[in-house]
Amino acid sequence: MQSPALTLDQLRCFIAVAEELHFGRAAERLTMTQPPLSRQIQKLERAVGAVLMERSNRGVTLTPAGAEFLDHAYRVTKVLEQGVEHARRVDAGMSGTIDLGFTAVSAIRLLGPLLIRLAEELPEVEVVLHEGVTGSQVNGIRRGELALGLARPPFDGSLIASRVVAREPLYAVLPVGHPLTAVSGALAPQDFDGTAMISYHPDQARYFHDLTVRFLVNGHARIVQRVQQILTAVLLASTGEGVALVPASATALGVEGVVYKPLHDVEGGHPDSDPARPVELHAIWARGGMTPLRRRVLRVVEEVSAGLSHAPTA
Amino acid sequence: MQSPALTLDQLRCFIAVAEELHFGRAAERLTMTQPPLSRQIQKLERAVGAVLMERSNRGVTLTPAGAEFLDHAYRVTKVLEQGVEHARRVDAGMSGTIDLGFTAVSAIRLLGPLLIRLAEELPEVEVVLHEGVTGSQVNGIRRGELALGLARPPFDGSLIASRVVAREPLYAVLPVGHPLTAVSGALAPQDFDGTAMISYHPDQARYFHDLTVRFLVNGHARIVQRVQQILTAVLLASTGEGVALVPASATALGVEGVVYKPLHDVEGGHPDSDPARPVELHAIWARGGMTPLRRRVLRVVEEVSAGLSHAPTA
DNA sequence: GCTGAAGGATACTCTCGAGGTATGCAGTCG
DNA sequence: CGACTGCATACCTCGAGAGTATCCTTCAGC
Repeated sequence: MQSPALTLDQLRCFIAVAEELHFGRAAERLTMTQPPLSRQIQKLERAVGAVLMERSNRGVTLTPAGAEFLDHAYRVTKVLEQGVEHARRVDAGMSGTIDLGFTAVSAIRLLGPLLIRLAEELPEVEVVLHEGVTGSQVNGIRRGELALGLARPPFDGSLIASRVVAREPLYAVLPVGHPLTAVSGALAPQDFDGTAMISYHPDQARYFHDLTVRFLVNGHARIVQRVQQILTAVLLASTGEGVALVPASATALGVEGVVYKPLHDVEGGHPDSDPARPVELHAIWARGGMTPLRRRVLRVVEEVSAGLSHAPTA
Repeated sequence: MQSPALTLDQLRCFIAVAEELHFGRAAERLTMTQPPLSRQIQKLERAVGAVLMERSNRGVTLTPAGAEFLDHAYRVTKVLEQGVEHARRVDAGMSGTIDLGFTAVSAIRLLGPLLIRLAEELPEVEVVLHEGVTGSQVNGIRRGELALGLARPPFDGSLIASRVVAREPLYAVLPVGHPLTAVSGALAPQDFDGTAMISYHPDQARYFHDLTVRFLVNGHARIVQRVQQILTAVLLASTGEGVALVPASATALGVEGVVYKPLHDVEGGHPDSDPARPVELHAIWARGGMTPLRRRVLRVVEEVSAGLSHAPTA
């Protein structure tokens, strides 16, 4: 088809004339004069290939074809407006999709309130959750598959930017009837001397491995098992396999047959760390990869984080 | 908003670049060169108020906002194409709405097959039915409320154009047990001498009034009642009030307690009339008011009419 | 690490088309 | 029957868009 190309100006002109049913008034509304308006309508009719308006010296009437086309013209302008509006909202980070990484246990306290809050404050943002350990989250971020992660330090600071969003105490998890359950108050490293303990894989669960080692330093605990997941540690403790050190939120896992006991402060963390709440959760993202949407979501993460830190730690 | 106005060209350019992810190839596809294409995209981005594409020397990627906008751009072009297509179809009379007048009894044989045939041949045409006597149909056509009518002559030829679409015999309708039911063969005018007859209102049912008078001319029938509708005549006949002359299709009304008998030819009609089938139904429309849609519908009416005239007349 | 190539952006020119002014022409009303 | 209303046409002007040439940035490969 070699008919002259349609233009949006022609649609705007058509709509104006169709609504005014008068070229002069329509031209006035369009802040132009009547002759070019007439020409635009003629061009439009040639482009469409149908007479859209019946002109008489008494005014203008729409033909049935014109009425049909007017309906579509309205829809075109509507869709276009929506397109501009939506694109702006996405650009401003108020709409869109965000891929959010999290680790299973770390999420217990933060993720629920976060999703609720995101649904409230950024209702047009769709959150896609990706469960994974810190390492896979970092990889996801580097590959661009994740926008934000909720993970444990340390991170490669040259690629990953991070911010602490939760701190919680480290607890000991003991099988019911374990001798240490009789101790009153917080447990010290020396309390575990000779105790069979479940620790963590130094690579796959490096963070809790390091925490456990740091706490037990100078002690004489006996490592009988190395696991990768907090849940595994708690389950093994419940079977009497040994004692494990877990974050306070592990109490929410609801495993039966175990007792949680607080620990003495864990020293030896980084300068900003809180010895009473040594288990940190960080929000992480690609350094230099901030977008408006990520900024907004991160802000909500921090708000939720601030709200939680005032609440009881377990 | 004082942002520069969007144009369809910009959308077309944007779609091409978004699909090719390469300005050079997109320009080639658009049969233009790369620089003006770059400028169009820049203008579009200024108009939308968001960065839609991320340029690098390695090519182009869509931003989330761009992906969102692309979706809407597709919809805009789609709706626009549909608008053109639909307007053309309406203009060609293949789509649209047609207001069709008909009279109750006249429709019995024609209207059903007509609607079926219209649904087959012009599926996009919506038929709006308006029941009314000939007079009101003519008024509706003159006011533009009706496109076509199915009515009885005569019409004002200066305003209304018409074409015969059905002819049928005139029958006598008699109460069961009436003496004339014993007559074998067709009834002649003289057979009704002295018979109590139901005729029609000379204004409101002029056509059947005239037919009845023409048939009974030179006879000595006794008019005991004047009605406006065929159905009324048949019902009065069934109560023994008298004998009426009705179109053959009245047999399809299904009134109990009556007998239909054929009549001798009715002479004295217009030159084209068929004395054996003197009851005519005409399609009527505004003289000079032919549109493609009306032409198409009228053609279907004539096809259906031709199909029926080969079928049994009752 | 330097050089070349790829690819988008920019500068400048030209042309076509959109808009403005003046006027024509047809139908309607007093 | 003339004047008015209202859309169409003629002609002119100017700006937006397209083309050509060139620049700038980045990445690849030696």
